[in-house]
Amino acid sequence: MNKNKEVTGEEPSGALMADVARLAGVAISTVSRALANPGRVNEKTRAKINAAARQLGYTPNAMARGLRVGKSNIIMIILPGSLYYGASQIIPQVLQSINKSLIQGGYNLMIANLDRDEISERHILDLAFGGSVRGAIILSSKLPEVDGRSLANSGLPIVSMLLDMSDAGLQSVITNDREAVRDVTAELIRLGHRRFFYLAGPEGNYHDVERYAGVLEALEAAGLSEGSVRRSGGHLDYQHGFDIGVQAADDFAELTEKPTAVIATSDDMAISFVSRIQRTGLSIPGDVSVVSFDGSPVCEFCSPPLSTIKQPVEEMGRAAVDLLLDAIGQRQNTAAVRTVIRSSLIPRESVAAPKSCR
Amino acid sequence: MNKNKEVTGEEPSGALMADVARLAGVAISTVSRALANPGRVNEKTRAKINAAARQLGYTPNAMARGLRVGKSNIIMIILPGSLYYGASQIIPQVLQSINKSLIQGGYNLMIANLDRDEISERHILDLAFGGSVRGAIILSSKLPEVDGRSLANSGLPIVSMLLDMSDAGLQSVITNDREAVRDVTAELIRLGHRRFFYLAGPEGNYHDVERYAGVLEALEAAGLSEGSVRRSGGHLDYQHGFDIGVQAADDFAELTEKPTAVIATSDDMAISFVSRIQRTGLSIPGDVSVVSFDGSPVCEFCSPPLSTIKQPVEEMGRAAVDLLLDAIGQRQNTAAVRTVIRSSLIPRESVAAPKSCR
DNA sequence: CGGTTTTTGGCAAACGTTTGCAATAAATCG
DNA sequence: CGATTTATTGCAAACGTTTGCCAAAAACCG
Repeated sequence: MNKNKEVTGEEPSGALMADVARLAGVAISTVSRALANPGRVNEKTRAKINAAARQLGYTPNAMARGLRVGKSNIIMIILPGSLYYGASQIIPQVLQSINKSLIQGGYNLMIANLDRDEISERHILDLAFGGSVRGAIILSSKLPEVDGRSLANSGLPIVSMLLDMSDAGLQSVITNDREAVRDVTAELIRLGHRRFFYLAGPEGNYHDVERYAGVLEALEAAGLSEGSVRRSGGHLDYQHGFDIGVQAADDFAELTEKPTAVIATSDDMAISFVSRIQRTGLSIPGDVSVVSFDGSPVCEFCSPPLSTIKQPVEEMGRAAVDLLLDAIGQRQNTAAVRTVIRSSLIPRESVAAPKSCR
Repeated sequence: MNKNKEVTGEEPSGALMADVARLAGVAISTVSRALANPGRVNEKTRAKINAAARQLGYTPNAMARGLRVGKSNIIMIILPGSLYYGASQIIPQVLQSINKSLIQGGYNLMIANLDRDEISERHILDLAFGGSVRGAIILSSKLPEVDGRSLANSGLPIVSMLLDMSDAGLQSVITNDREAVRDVTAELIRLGHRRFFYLAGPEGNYHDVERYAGVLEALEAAGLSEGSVRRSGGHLDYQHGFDIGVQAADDFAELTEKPTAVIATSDDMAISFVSRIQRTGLSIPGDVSVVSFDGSPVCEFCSPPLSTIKQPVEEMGRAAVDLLLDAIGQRQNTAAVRTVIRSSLIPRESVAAPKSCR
């Protein structure tokens, strides 16, 4: 220890590598090697050192290490905004899955932002350029960029999740939104539905584009015109799913020729939509079938239980971390590519054949 | 830059303080002072330095700074386990609120764990003793502790949230669970309810103890016996709220003399309970009134909309961060104390007077 | 204008690791 | 048994900041 500590004994801050070295009667560098490098030091001295370290309760200083080796073991996650939606747990689930994988790999997860205002952007870039983080997982289509600095040229390995950003040169782990919606729409058509109501996410959003495209593909395949589907919403973010559903119910009420099937692009929308629509005396699935996206557990306990397309968040998280860790490990960056993990429909009582077919 | 960079120009890693100093024609130390210390350097040189820094896109290296000053700007949050429950968003909301406050204070949030197994414990302690973090917010009653090291004597400022740990010497930010439940129970009694059904969290859990005590207090105050309430559950964690509710519905079905009011200790429990109970032909609130805890937004869209006690997560998060930052700022640790923030009931259609009173 | 205070800026030593290089000891070989 | 290799350890220089201390310059004062 350094002089003053001897005097006062004040600092409760842990033992240093130097202390371990002294106790074990070896040089500081030997301790370093013993603790990290396997095989580089004699087994007997290693044992001595380990004993000393344990005795002192030694914990290596992460910042000193990070500074020396020029890299941290922190991965940051860049969120599209809020952490939570109405009832859907997509983002928390992603976080959980990512964090689990990261910890196994010896990394730590840091939340970079919970907003996309300028102060957050700056914050993210400080993290990236300040050497604090080793890589990033991004859940947003907008790469942080403010006065000259952009995450794109930070040199950090970045993996995109949920959104396909392979165009921007990012490894992307996504689910087959379009296909999943196409299939479910096809199934609705098979049941006899001909008029659809689509609850949209924010206009232009990747998910919305993909999912709506899925609907259209199914219609086309069945020889139905694009006019068979009415869109509602499009101006609010997914975070406001409940509001979208409520608004959509109003829109729905005004339609003269009611659609018989509703495709909601998030469970939140479906939940509030159903709630409102039931209040007007319509029954699900008697009058209207409803299917939505996300696979929130709560859907099972709605009345009626809601059919929903479950996003494979768990697997996506794992895959994203794997890709990121690969990128960190290797020097060369592999060509940007999409990893697609399949969503799966959880069929429940909210969908049935339309009345006309029964 | 150092020699090799000149040659290859390879490293995309950012400019150093030395580079800024050179460009501005001053010493490194002046740059440091200009960027951090206000007033310690002439306004003109400061301007020059700022210009140089901006031009180079300079971002200070956080680890070097942290090493030198002996402290990081990272706060870790220790979770009780999973990040998400069924439909309740308590933990994500807490996270969001905390992170927001932290960022405003110039700190970063790191998720320390998503589990409480040994590897996670060790991980948490490594963070604490490795100088990586500056403080901790804990959402669990169990302080991490493994082979000799304990978070308790890490010297880190720690604030507990949701759980009262003032006994253990921790500043605690909590809500008035007991009082809130007492009040709502009293209100149910006032409406005429005399037989209650209580859906419990894990036996011995702080929240469960408090909330159940609240029920009993209200009963006693009304001169009702402890036998007026039946407990269900008690062996599962809040994370399995849906399962608890389902199980409770089974229990309920077997009761000969049905309670007329149900007090669930989480929204998840209430949601699945209601779903199942309705399936047996009972109506809410006709046959049974239901009130729960958490204030999940989704409750508004259940059928019927659920009365729920809203936890003031937002305020609690702010308060916790304030306390933590205070503790970091000051040298002396203030006496452990509880900060109580009031929950508030959101009354909805799931509670009414019992049939006998109408 | 000489002397005293106040600003301002530079030097160099930390902070706690890792790691290239060199030195020593031990082992192997011809 | 001397020479060469190999295993083990130590020395000291990094990593990029901050900051105590000192010197130079500027400002102020009588």
